[in-house]
Amino acid sequence: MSDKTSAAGSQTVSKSERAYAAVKGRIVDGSYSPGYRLVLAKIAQDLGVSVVPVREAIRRLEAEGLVKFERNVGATVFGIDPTEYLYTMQTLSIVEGAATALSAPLIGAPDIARARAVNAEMRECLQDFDPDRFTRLNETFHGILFEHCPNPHILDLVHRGWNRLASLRTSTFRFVPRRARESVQEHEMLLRLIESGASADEIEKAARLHRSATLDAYLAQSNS
Amino acid sequence: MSDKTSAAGSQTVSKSERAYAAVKGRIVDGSYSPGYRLVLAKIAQDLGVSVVPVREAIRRLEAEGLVKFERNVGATVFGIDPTEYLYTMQTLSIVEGAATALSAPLIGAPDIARARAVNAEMRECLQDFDPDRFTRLNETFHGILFEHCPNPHILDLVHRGWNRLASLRTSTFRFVPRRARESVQEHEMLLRLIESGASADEIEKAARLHRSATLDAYLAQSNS
DNA sequence: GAGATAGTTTTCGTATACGATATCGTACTC
DNA sequence: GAGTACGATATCGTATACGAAAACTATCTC
Repeated sequence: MSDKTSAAGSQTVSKSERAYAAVKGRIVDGSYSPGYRLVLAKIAQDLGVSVVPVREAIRRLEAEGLVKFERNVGATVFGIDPTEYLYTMQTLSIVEGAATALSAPLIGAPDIARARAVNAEMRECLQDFDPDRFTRLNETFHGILFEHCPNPHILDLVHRGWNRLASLRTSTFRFVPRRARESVQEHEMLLRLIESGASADEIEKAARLHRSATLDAYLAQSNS
Repeated sequence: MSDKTSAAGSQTVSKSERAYAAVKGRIVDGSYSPGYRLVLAKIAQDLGVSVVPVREAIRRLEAEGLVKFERNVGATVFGIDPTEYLYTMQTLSIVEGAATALSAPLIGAPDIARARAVNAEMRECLQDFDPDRFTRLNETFHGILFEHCPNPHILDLVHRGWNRLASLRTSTFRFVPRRARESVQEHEMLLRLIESGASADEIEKAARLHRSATLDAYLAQSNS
């Protein structure tokens, strides 16, 4: 423990914070998959800290909905069953739609160009389809659209939604590759709407539908 | 400490949980007003527990946005300045609108009747205007409309929004009593929309506008 | 052989202790 | 008299320790 603070001159963030970031990171990147049992002592040991900061980190993740906590039993990574997926996507469709609409007036030509470039990459990605890469690009694309949202609360909700989805590795596009092609087209339509200065309502509706359609594609697939 | 578990046969919930409920309760009911400094040791003493469970509780409240936490400085009740109020109301208008729309098809005649009764009370409340009572009734009214929302995530977001508003005691209606009268009328219109089986889109828009209008009234007031 | 029970192990929940950090007050200097 | 440096105090951050609950295992009985 003493070696930690030697070179860089003492830690700049608390261990609790580090534990939070570490666990969250591993959930989002898939090292801890849904249902994974988060044993406090083990995590503490891995990070070289005591259990107390780890507990605090877990509590925060619990409040964010990434972790399920059961008294005297322990914490597990929140499993996303199909129902949860539905709820999360629906919620995301609403908050992301709103965020995108609020963000739209603040999106400049450079942003549009960047988004279009990302979408072009996605289009290329369609042959030799790589779901993971496609999903990452998709996140980047939408990030450009909603990141200017001036309301930090809404933005936070969008990020939390995306995190929840990230924690389940199984991108929709892996299941429903057909949807990827439509998605790219809808992206272009979204960009044109924004460019043309469409009303907030139109943009919100389009963004929401775009996500709902992905959800519907998933549902149609899983029911067949 | 040992006397606690004597009669009722051991605590049914953890101290951490109790601390969470206690602190949250005091924030929402106004005992701890915005900016209030939450000193861990003092709270722990008040509740008859050690600081560890209190810290966990505070962490959860932090993740919920009710508490602001600063490293090596401490926790304070999240102050809601006008900007925060705006953000919170805007977010609530979006998620509550969605929740109400999703809830609408599940609202039965008894619910409608109950809501109408509450609204009648609100109407009576208009003379001898009591802002606090009016605000409580208002919460009950909207609760009836959105509580059937089948998506628990969205419902949770709505509750969090209301909690945030509760933490600032100053109801809008105290500042803008004029708005109360309009509000009652809009409630009736909302009920008719739901009764008539209007489309989800219509209901969502109406519910959202209802809240936005309250926000606008507040803004108009504070700028004059 | 199947089910129940007692014992063992793991893991959690909380208290206490102590070092670290920020804040506040006081004295000292220019 | 104003500003700065130093010290005291309050409060936080984390480690360790120990009791309690749950989960697992092995044995015993029918």
